[in-house]
Amino acid sequence: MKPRAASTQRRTRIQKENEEIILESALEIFSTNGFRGTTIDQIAAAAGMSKPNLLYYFRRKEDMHQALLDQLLTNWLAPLEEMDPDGEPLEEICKYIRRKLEMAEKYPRESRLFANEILQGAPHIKEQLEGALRELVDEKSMLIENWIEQKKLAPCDPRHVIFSIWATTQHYADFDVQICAILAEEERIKTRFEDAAKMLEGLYVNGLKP
Amino acid sequence: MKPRAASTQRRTRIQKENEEIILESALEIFSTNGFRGTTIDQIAAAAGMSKPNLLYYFRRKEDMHQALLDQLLTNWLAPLEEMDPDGEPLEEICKYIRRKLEMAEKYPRESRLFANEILQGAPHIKEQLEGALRELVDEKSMLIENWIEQKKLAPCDPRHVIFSIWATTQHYADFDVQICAILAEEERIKTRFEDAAKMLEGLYVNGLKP
DNA sequence: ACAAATTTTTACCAGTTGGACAAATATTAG
DNA sequence: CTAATATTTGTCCAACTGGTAAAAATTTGT
Repeated sequence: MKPRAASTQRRTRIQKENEEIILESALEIFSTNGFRGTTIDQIAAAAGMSKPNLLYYFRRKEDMHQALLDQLLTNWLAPLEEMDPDGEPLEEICKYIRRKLEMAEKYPRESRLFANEILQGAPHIKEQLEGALRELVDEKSMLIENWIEQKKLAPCDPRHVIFSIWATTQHYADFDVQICAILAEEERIKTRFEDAAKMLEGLYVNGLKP
Repeated sequence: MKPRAASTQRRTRIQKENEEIILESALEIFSTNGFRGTTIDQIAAAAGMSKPNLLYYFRRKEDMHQALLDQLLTNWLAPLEEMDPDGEPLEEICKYIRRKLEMAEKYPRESRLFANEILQGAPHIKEQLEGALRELVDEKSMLIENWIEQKKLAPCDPRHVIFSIWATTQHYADFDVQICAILAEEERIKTRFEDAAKMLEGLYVNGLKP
């Protein structure tokens, strides 16, 4: 009988194990080669199984891709959601930067998968961007505007501040090759995430101080 | 006789015209679909010629891609090169941000082509990154460090400052879909580059003020 | 242990794609 | 106008790729 990949109920031990292995491998390949750039064979090889066997779990290449993106978006929103209305504004922004930078360091493949999807015009997640993501950004933008009105932050366009934090932090995952090419020296490369955190916190604390 | 695509000498009128048309079309398709995601047929169609005809000018798909990347890198370095050692530090940084933002607005396809290449690990331009780009960044980093020593700028890691400017400005080209999905309202979308410029200049001027 | 269900393998296919080749056509130099 | 050269087209193909079908092997529930 055919398994239904997306359903949570009625999943065998083997099914759970293999789906996990497959998604892990798919993430690895998709994130470095893009959707069209990866072949099912590559994923199957990385997962240590034959192509038809893999297709037994995910009947189409796109199913794996979609599963990864769905999984991703939940984690992607989390750090911004955690921004606390009752916290100290500058502190909250620093925390957000730190969390995002940590994610770039720990989950660079997820970041690159996302970047690839957006670069191609976000065909698979446009609705979520215009839905959940937009609403969250709207909410947090209002929060930031309140902070500005309370003179706890310098006047600034909240949405673009959020964009700039996304850009600077994800850059360390998406453009890692370039960054390492430029830093060149071992020591600098080793400490690049610390160095980035320090620089960015300094920039935003001074830049947004009321 | 076969034409040599890369050579500048001995190029016919038709050759020049068609190579230009082809590269223009190739940029359009490559930048939205990625290298593996685009077919020669697509480029040929966009260029209004048959596939064999296109292959007469660029014998391999990769030749077009490489030609575009080579062309790109020159323009890519220009804005940073223009950073003037004799200018006012904060003003020079603002100017650099403005120039990069203008490029993101005017040449989003080039930016996306570059982003795609880096995301895939920069297989075709790694040497240039480690060569010309690194040297330029080293040079300008020393300049910024001098400015810091002269107390004309707040202490900061120059290389990471440069990275952050790349990230924030290119973000408006590479992640445009996401940005438009979030801004949502016509007016906000229309003014997104101005708004970004204002926000970023504020951030960097305050953030790097000594 | 045994039947039923699940998982894996083997063999296969049709569509796409990068690219080769030679014939046909157009352009240019003399 | 003609020969040489440059350009374009039509035809073809081998490799790759996403995906199918059914048999074989394995696991599981009882």
